[in-house]
Amino acid sequence: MLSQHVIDSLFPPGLPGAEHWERRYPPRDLPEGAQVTRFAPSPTGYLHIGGVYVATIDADVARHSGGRYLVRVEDTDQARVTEGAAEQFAEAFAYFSIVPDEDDQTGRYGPYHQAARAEIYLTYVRELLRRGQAYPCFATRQDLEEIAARQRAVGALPGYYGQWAIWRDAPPDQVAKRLAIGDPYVVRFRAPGVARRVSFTDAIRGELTLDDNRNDAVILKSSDTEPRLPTYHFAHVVDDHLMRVTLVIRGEEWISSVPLHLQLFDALGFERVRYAHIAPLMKQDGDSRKLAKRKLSKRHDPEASVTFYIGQGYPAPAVQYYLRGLANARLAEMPLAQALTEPIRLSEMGTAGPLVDLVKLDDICADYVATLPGRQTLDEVITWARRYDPELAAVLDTEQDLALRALAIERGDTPNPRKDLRKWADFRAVYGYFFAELFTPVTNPADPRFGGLDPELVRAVARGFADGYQPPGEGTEWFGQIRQLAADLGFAPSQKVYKQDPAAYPGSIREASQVIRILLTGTPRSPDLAAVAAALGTDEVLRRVRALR
RNA sequence: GCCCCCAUCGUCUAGCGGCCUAGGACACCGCCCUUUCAAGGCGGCGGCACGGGUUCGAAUCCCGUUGGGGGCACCA
Repeated sequence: MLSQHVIDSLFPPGLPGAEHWERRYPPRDLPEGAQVTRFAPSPTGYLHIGGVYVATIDADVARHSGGRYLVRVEDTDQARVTEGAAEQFAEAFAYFSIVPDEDDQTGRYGPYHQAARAEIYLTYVRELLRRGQAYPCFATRQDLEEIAARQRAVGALPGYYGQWAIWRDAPPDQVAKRLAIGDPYVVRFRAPGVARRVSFTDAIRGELTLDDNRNDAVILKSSDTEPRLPTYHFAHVVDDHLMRVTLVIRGEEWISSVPLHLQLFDALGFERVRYAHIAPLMKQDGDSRKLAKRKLSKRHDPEASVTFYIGQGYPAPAVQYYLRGLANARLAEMPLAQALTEPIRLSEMGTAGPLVDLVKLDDICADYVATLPGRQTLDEVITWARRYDPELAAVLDTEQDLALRALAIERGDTPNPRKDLRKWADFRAVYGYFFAELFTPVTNPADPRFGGLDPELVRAVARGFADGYQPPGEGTEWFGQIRQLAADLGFAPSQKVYKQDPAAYPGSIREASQVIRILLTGTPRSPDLAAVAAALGTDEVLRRVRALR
């Protein structure tokens, strides 16, 4: 074994011992059953919606158990750290109501960035080295590749273990010599390798049994890197112990690392944490003939990133509701307000990865927005537009009354409110035509939006409508003028009549009124035309109808 | 190559040995309502991956097959 002197010379002289950190981060004073959870994202400048999903569960479990939920940024891979990632996190956490209960300013268990905890890890690496439970390894990348190649050739299991672990039992004087020269080295954990199989209880999946870890995993990265940081495995164990985390909720890709983590907890003399491994959010791939699920990927799926949801202005409560319903089907059956406050139960979580269904999300969003008062909807749209559609924001700022009137149509006191707004980015397409500044008149009678109706007929409808125009008012039946006009031009008075003898008519009242709708709104979908005309005013109505050439 | 996880309508799922002729939601289709667009109402389409067991009885338990996902990094 390496001498104490050699080991200690590898570390800063004033490096504290383990007792120091234990005192600095005392066990938390929390009620019985309280869970301390943590969300641990990498600051790669890309927060995955799956991260929001996991964090939502973390936050919920902690809050409902009277515990704490914290976020620890896993920036031990300095090469992947991206500028602006912290801002993205902050924005997403605020947007989706998953702001951590403690951070660098308010928490006693920080720092909450691993790069700032380098000294802590060093203490525990030295600890393991002193006890012979870890050792320096000088194997280069090339050495490792050669080992792997030979393992493949012989059919041996890949990894750094047993006879393949060339530095595991190297003579101390040889190690000391390499150290003295200043050769770069990593520190590896000496896998105990007694049990063949290990079991543990996962809070979601129940008892899981797998092969015990036999690899001498790297716990401290190369001595030629600065700052000198640990790998995920080691940081996880040290941090979650010192932060007094009780329940680690993470993606299922970590299941196979649990044996290693358990060994590390034991080697360091730490109490083990409980684990809950979550199935990842999936994406449907391929066409309808050959369906396949795959993990939502940042490269191919825009909806994998939180910036997509925020940028499109998906209402946060609706997204939260959807995510919570994915976690616990029980919550998807409840009304939104209730589902947001009822607890997520780990034991009820599915173990297969759910597909993210944006169509379903749209439906939830439409239902949600329909319940909002017009004033609130407008405020949300304006807030969103200030950042993502400044032109719209400017218009809405000066035309608030008109916007409110537009939003009130068929939405106010109705038992069945219009469900045409799903996300704030929809506003321009769905309500933009109410604002003259945002509306482009339709001038071409052969425009495809008229559905292929004879251009001459389109002209006739427009001209007839404009010439005899009666603004909506008390006691007048506004739509009557369209009906009359349609009849004069030979349109069938109803769909039924039209269907009985399609050849006899150019179309029904439906096609005729659709011409007016397109002229007034530019879209085939709009609320009741009389209400639209009332909001627009006579001058604007005539301007739009007469724009047709 | 080795190990692990998973498997009910297209999708999310209910189901945890008899309440299942498998229930709901989204999507899709049809009808109704409607002088126009939506919304809404009603109805339809559609599933236990396959093969063996266990049992009086299996979507539910066991084994195998197939399929999908993940791990075996100085990435997390």
